[in-house]
Amino acid sequence: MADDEINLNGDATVSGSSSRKRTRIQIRNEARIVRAALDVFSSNGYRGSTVDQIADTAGMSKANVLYYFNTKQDIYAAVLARTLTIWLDPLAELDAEGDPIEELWKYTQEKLRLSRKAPHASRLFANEILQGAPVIKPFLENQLKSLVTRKCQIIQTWIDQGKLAPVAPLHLIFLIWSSTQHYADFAPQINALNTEPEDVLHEQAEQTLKLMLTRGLAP
Amino acid sequence: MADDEINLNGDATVSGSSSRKRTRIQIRNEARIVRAALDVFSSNGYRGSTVDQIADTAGMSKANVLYYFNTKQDIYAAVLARTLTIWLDPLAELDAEGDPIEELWKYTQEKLRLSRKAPHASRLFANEILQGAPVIKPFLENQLKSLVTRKCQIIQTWIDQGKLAPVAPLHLIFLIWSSTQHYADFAPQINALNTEPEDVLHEQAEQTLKLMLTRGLAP
DNA sequence: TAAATTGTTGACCAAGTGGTCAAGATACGA
DNA sequence: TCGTATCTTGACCACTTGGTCAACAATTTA
Repeated sequence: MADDEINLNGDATVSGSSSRKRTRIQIRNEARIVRAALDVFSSNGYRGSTVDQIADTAGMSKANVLYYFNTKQDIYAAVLARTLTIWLDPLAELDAEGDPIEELWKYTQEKLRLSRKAPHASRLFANEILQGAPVIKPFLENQLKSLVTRKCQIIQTWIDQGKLAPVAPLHLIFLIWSSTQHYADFAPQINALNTEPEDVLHEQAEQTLKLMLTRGLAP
Repeated sequence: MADDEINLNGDATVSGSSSRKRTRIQIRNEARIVRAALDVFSSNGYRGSTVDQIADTAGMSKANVLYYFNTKQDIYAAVLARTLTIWLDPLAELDAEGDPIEELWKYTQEKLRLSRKAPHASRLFANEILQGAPVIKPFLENQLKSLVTRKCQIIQTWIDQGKLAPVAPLHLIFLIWSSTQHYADFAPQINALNTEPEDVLHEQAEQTLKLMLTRGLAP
């Protein structure tokens, strides 16, 4: 909360600065910590998580965790940094040369798959953004913005060519993001309302989204 | 975290149990506290908020806040209880007699309006559900589930009558919820990506959602 | 106006938490 | 095998935070 602006490079700094090459043990333990931290942070948020929890989950002492990452914020930044790539990769795949509706549906499908396969990552971001995105705001304003702007231009071109209904590209992206991530972020609500078995649930989600998207986007 | 299961009746318990009628001062101060708490909880989450912050925002001492609500959890439960109604009212309006697409679009529009007018409420719920809905889970499983089931039946009837595309009703509701609440819950991300003035942004959001919904749902 | 009830707060406490440190254990190159 | 660098941890500290309490102020009631 207090100090914003954490640098997002996922480097762990074992004592001094990042000069020597990483030991085998370092690599193993840093990975352990980051994995544990994703678990803990995604289900409790930043403030709700304690270094002790992370240490327990990672199976080591708190002091040892703080040996690999100097502060709790460092751990948090590292987790975010390592998850960002996974989370945004699919959008980069959107291909201007492909069939518009097919491309957009493929993207949606991939996001839906990720929501199911990596709900932790989704919740980590949801938490971070809900708290005002203190850490990843710079990332959102630079890398993400640049990527999204590029993809919006592609979508706009498709529309101009009459291959797509005249939606606002940015809002189409928002629609895809929200409707897919919802299944990860709001899981407790979904579980409270859903009576179908899990695979049926996701089958229905996919069917409904596909129908709404393909029909909604048809020119 | 630790103890789940807080009762959700929004009663403040000044000292003893809830017997005597509420004083003028009680009503005023409880309202102040709840208003302040909505502010604080919605932007910091439960764990990230302190009673001191709430007291400051409400303009009184911490001890006094704890005089009206015995514990931090009580404040939280009260805020949730008083916000739940506002949040769910619109769905109840969905009218089986009206024109299906028009009814669903009216509902979507109302949710969009709420996201803009009461983003705090939206974020409060998002936070609560992200943390596993420890407090409102019973509510989700009872009142909300019953309401949603009823509305799903209406939508299913519409579909059976050929007035609506064959979507899964529950997932249509999820789509409406997610795509509208997104504008409140993920505001920092949206602001990082959007370049238009605020009213244009919402105009575009509405246009895009309307287009996708009406075309996607047409039989 | 006097008594009783209600409202208000500073001072305080116990528990939890982020982070430090010294001292010992382990791995590793020569 | 020895010496050095790396790894690990219990004990500890400063600070935050939820909650209590006694004492005092304001308000209502008779």
